[in-house]
Amino acid sequence: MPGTPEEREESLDVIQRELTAFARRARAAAARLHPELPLVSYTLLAHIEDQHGCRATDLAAHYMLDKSTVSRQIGTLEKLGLVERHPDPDDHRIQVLHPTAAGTQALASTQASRRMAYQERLADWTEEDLARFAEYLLRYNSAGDTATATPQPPKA
Amino acid sequence: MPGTPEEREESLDVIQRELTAFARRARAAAARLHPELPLVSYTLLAHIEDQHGCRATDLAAHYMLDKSTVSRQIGTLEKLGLVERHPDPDDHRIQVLHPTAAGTQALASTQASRRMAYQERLADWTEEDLARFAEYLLRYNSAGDTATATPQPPKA
DNA sequence: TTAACTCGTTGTACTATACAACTGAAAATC
DNA sequence: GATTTTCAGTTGTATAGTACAACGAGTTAA
Repeated sequence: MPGTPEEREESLDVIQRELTAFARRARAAAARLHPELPLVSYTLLAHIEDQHGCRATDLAAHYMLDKSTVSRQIGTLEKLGLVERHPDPDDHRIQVLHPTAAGTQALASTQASRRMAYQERLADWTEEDLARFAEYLLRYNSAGDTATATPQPPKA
Repeated sequence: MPGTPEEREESLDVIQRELTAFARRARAAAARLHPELPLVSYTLLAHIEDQHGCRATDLAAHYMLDKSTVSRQIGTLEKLGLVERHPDPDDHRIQVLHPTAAGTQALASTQASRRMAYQERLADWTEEDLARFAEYLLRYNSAGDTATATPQPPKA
């Protein structure tokens, strides 16, 4: 059904506008959802777990952050007892990061409350729509990886 | 095809993860896209134009920001000569905000570069997928409006 | 005419961030 | 094998963005 260039433009504008609006609200929403765990740290911690351990540099690349930023975030997480650093025996420059037990647990509980919020918000979506939306987001984000950021091994 | 609760869960998790990843990258991406216009200010300016003038309070509600934050952002925009404040004749508490000519122009040029970036990024999507993605985002965001933020007249 | 509320500003503090300069370790080059 | 280059991470410094609290001025309700 769709096909004219105008419709394409229109869709692009909507996508741009809505993604921006989402991004702008995300911080506040996240702060409400889990005030206990510093927002950014949470994200990094999640990625560390997702990867079953990774380096600070990987985090920086994945989230387009400066290494100094990551360094400080990791420092915070460590102070909170949520991550551990294990020096790589083969390369002493590298610190392999892992969630501690407390980190894993904090993540789980946060994840649970997030999941609930999303469930509620998307309650009246059909499975088909959810699946498609998820697929679109994956596609959108992975396009960004190759286009703008440091090349990155496909996320798992 | 989809239908099991497990698939639904899975989709929700993907949506959650990918939206979060997007939000975390958005700042950096926006900074690259238009370093000249302070990121947040840009967003507010865009909303002001979209609404054909609005109050600071409206902006705060729409983006879930504190009024002090908005106040300072508007101050910045004013210093840059991109917005004007017109006191409402009927209610002296209210300042109606409008983009200046320079503001409109800055917005247009920024919008153009953003549109280009999106075009490139989504170049290989079909019109149909774009339309559906746009629709999903709209639906997702509008759900958020009613669920989490101050009630808000449907955005235009 | 007070009291309560609304819109916006200012003081203060904190988080997240970048950039640049640096340290220590590994790899590459000679 | 010594020197240079590159890589991983930290620390100093500066800045944006944000919230919360206290306030000022205007409006509405008692």
